[in-house]
Amino acid sequence: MTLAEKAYLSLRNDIVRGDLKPGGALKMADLSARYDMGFSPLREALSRLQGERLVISESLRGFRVSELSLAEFEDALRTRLVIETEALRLSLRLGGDDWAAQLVAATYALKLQAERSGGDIWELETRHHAFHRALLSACGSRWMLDFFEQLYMATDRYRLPVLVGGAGGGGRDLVAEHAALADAALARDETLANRLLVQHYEATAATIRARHGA
Amino acid sequence: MTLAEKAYLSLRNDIVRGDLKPGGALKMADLSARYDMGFSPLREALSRLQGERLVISESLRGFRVSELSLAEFEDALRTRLVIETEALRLSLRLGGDDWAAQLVAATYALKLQAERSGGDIWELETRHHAFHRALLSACGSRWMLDFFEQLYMATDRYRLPVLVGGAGGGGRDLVAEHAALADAALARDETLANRLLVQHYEATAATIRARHGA
DNA sequence: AAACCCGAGATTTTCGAAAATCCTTGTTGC
DNA sequence: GCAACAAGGATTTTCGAAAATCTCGGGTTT
Repeated sequence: MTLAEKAYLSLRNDIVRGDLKPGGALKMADLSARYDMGFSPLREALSRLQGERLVISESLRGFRVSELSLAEFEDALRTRLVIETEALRLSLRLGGDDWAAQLVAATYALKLQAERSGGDIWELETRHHAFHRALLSACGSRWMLDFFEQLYMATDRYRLPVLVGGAGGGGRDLVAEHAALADAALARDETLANRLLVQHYEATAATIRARHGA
Repeated sequence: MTLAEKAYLSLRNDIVRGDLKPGGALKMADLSARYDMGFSPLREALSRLQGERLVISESLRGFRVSELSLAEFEDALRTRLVIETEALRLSLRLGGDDWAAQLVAATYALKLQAERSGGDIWELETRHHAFHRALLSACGSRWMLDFFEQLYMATDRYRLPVLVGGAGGGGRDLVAEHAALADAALARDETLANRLLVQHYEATAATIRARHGA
């Protein structure tokens, strides 16, 4: 793996996790020291992240971590719903045994991690991401999957602080929600699966809104 | 504007127009000579274009213009339809007088250019792009607009050779199609506008499919 | 004859300094 | 006192060479 790729993954990770604060300036000298590499791979990574809206740059004034705002969150979430709705529908139609088995596995792994008291929050997050990816993975559209990944990262920046702060948020049972969604998907019940997905999003949106107001 | 931005725009333009051939290797030395700049801004631009799927890179083997394939085209087009369907619906609900006026202007400019015999094909293409952008511009979602732009470029790579080769393709009346779509949009007829959009896509897909088979 | 290895040349990737630009601060002129 | 301006420092952006890696062909071995 090239340094440029490492820079991309490291920066992306640090931004999504909030280690690099929204609005904060990303000075080349600092980054060079932090990640122990020259300017070239860093610039390359930053300009890629700009395309994913995780950083912004003003000409000749360098890069900054992009700001968080409720409006931006709502936009990303509803766009994600548009994409996921269609991708889910396609997955239910096209998914074979491998897809079903992977979905069962992802659901189970998510449950295990969620029920492990004192478990790592980042590990849980990885499982959550994997679940949603598994759900859509059979849609057969690389564009939709790519967009899903981008939007997932964009919305995750808002959800992670909530996760780190309090528990699940608003008395939700994350495991039950996802298990129900998986069951509907495995039963190929498009209508139910879609309704559960929408509810899942509504609940997430409500949690973030509440947090943002507080 | 920085050199990196110029490199991005130039490369993107040259790839979409087909001046840089699909599958062709993009050697740094060649690009450096062609665009008269060093490696840094070029690499930055290429890695951005990789995110938009216009180029691909293998580690330590440089960049290539991404290949064209019918499957890839169909995927991009149907994803575009998912995004545009929703963005169109939102635009019809949210669009004010400015949006309506801009749409009328874009429709008229498209018509003028299309009817100018012997007109520049690239100018026509710019107007076509502007029309579709105007149609969706009031949707209020930056994510959807961004995705639309990406997908438009991805699909345009397939449509442009057809435009350059023969005329409109398959006896279609492009002007009438777009005018009808604009009328439905201005009348806020969501159902009709959506149907026309779907038809527009079907026709485009049919043209490309025929061309690809031939 | 086929497979393998080695080295020269070609190419990508990275670095660090140079050039260009921006920001701050102190000074001048009104 | 205050605005305009200029010098100096900080920072970004770009370049070109160095380092790292890959590719291709010839020669050797089995």
